[in-house]
Amino acid sequence: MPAGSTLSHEIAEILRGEILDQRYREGDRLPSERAMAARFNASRGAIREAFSQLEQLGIIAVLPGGARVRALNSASISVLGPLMARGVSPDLVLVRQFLQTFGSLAAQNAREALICADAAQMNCIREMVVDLDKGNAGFSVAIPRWQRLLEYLATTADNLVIRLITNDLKAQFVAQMTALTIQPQIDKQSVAQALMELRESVPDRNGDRAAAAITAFFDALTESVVD
Amino acid sequence: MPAGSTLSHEIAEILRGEILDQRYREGDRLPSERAMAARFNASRGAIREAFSQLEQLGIIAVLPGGARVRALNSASISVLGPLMARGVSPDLVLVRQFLQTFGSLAAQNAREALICADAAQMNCIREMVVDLDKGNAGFSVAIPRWQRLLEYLATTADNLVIRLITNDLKAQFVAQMTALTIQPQIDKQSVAQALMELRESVPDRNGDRAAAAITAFFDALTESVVD
DNA sequence: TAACCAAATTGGTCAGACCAAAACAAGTGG
DNA sequence: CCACTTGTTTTGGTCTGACCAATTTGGTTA
Repeated sequence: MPAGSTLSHEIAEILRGEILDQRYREGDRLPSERAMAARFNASRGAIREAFSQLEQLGIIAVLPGGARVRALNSASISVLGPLMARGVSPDLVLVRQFLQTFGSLAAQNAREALICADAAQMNCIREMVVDLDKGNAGFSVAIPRWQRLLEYLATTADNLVIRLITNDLKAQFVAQMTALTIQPQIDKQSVAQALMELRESVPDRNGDRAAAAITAFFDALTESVVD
Repeated sequence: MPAGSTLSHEIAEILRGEILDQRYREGDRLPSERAMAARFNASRGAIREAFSQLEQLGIIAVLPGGARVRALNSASISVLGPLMARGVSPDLVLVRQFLQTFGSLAAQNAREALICADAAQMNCIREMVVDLDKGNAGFSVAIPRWQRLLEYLATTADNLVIRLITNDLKAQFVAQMTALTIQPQIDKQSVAQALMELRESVPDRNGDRAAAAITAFFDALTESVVD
């Protein structure tokens, strides 16, 4: 039985897994709340709360007459984590899509950041980019630096839409990252190339070029992880 | 009282509005479930279901001892719609962020679509792009064509992560679009330029260039809407 | 002032009940 | 044999009232 702080969360977790595993087909009617209550040895209230969570996830629609399974395409981002965790190892296709999407949003953050940053922020960005180049550091050192830079760009751009999306993405992804124990062999040449572009684009406030550099970095990262 | 199919949804809607309106500050404890039940003349069960929805929205954390208001930054995308609808007219800053983000994701779709499309799909894309250029059509005719193209690119790219995100974004945005009654005066020159880039990039399967073209289109669209 | 302890409060769950709407089954008419 | 109507059953939505464990709170003591 999956861990979870409360009964209703545990039940929701189990049912979510079963639905994502296609144990119920799209459009199917779920067993009634009363039947579920009997199955889980719980009260109908607990089941209702679990159903409420699944409804918010967008994977079921609960309406008078019965709860029905919705299409995966109409679900919320929050199903991505469980979806990736279905198999023994994260789905590589999904991981690739994940990284690419994340990269696009990070690139957009960079574009906007270079447009709206004030002098102090520009200085800060420049420093962080220079730092990235230092010491020819390994994967475990470079990644946190990139994370800091991306986070700072996000703060500077201050795009709430992207912020909310990446919140959800991170929440879904980091939980699965531990399953990826591999040490990605990242293409250092591509990264160096992207870094150079980034370094040159910052002083010019060339948002488009910086975005392209970020995209290139994520392309390299994606290729290294998916192998 | 806001419309809503069920009592708990109505209550959740009201409380969501109050929280987004900062009637409760971040970290504050919400009134207890029993107090809420008294206020809304409802049972505790209904309140609990409403709280459960707000928790899934990421705007409150309900834990033993009381429910607390969370930071907006940690919320889910689904708050964007209500957030934009707070004032009499949609927040222009938010609309701009919205369009820019949507554009980034569409651009990423285009990039991936041009990589993985088969011959038939490539043909289809090429046709749609050519169609876009036809007839020098007005805003009301051109937009649906763009939508069809973007949708087809999304289908071709088949990126579930982006699909789920744009689902949420659309669900939040289209509800507010009706409030934007203005007929945007789009910069035809920029659009024509973007269109040309797109037309040229498709035969070469130049994903990066196509993405740039899509981005340029959304830049023009954003500027026209925000005025 | 600080640490500590007991009472009040809070969320989590359960049980049983009622209602209106939807689903279902059976019977009816074509 | 099919289509339609009817009546029964099931289902979700809500309410009441209760119990437990954990937290919060406030007063007391060192």
